[in-house]
Amino acid sequence: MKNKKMKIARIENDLSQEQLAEKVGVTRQTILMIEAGNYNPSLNLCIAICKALNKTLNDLFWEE
Amino acid sequence: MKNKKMKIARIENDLSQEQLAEKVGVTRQTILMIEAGNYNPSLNLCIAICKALNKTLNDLFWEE
DNA sequence: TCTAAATGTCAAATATATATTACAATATGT
DNA sequence: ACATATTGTAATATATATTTGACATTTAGA
Repeated sequence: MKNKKMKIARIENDLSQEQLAEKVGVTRQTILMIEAGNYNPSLNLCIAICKALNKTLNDLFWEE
Repeated sequence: MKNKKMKIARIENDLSQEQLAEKVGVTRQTILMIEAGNYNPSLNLCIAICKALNKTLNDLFWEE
């Protein structure tokens, strides 16, 4: 399933996928696929994304 | 750094590394290395571990 | 002390996350 | 309508998570 929370948080921070990718140290495709879903990122990457977007793991990656 | 929170949660749930591994669908070594640290598990695995231990991502994998 | 369960360490093989590159599609402003 | 930024799609290559198996060490109970 798509990760809408992450996309929203990214837009809240006024970042394009490419800008977020650069900030986090990965490629744009990696960010793209995480937002698109059907992807299984590593914990370290999730944490880096959270910090770049001023969120926590639960905010962006925890369901229910 | 070691993941002490996960080890404690596992013991609280009266599970050996092997039992947790089986419950989560991975090998004992994977659990062992996550607890030992210097490891970068996938998000899906982290979520599965959290659910098996009745915790959230922030509980077990978020620092600060 | 003895035994078994649980934990730890190591090397090699396999599966999969991530990078790379290029191009298509959609949005946004002029 | 045009130009540009942004997002999406796809194929292949590389890095690394996870498996497998075998053995060493520690722990706890009888």
